[in-house]
Amino acid sequence: MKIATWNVNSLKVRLQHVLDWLALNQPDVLCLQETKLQDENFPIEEIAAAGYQTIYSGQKTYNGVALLSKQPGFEIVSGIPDLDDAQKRVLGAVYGDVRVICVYVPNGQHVTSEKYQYKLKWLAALRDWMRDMLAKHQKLVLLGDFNIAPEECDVHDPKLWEGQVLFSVPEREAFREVLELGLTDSFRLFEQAEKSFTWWDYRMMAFRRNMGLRIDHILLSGDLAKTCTACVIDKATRRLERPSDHAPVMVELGI
DNA sequence: ATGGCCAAGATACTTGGA
Repeated sequence: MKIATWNVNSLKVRLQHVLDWLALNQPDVLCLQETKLQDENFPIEEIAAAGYQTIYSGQKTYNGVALLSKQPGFEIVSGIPDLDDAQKRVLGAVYGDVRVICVYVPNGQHVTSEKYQYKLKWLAALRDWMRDMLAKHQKLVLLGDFNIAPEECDVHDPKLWEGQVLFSVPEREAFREVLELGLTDSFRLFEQAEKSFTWWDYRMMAFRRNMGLRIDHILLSGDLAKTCTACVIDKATRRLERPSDHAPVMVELGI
């Protein structure tokens, strides 16, 4: 089973990239963030023609998450149950016996902003919810754009990013608390190239200079981590014409 | 030279992203 995540930064602009990527990589489930589409505008037909079913939760202009899959998903959940949040950032479904939860964690904007406080509150609610979900599901995948680089090796220049949003200590601590529930960062199960990132700023020729961050993650419950055979970042998408600023990440599970 | 972005919605700029 192959499960992937990709922040597409507008599915309208990136639809062809997604269709091409599905054809090439054949994931069983692809989780998207920042679709930026209202539900009535979701391109169901184009994705169906590529052999994928869709579950989506969108809004105008901002946010929006979707699940594309070869087989149908069940037990659909939208949003964190105990969090009053109008922003469409969470979507989950069960595929086979695997509980999949796709998240688009708030960016936070700046550590002094209200949006940063919202991010921390959001992450605490996610942690509490995941504690319940892990008790119910042996096989659980929590994946998406976390907007957090967990460790120094996940940042091109840790000194430059010290204390900044996406790398500040409280965010990294919140991420660690989620891991401590019993989740594993699949990327670190394997030997990886140094300076492996999933996001590069559109400015400053950041991709060419590999000035990136690893902020998109696939976290696995213990039962799934044992079966995981690979976790890869597909940097090739960042070289396409009009690329998303994020690259996809995909795990292969031996189930 | 160490930097010059991108998407959406409303207009020739603002907001948000990361």
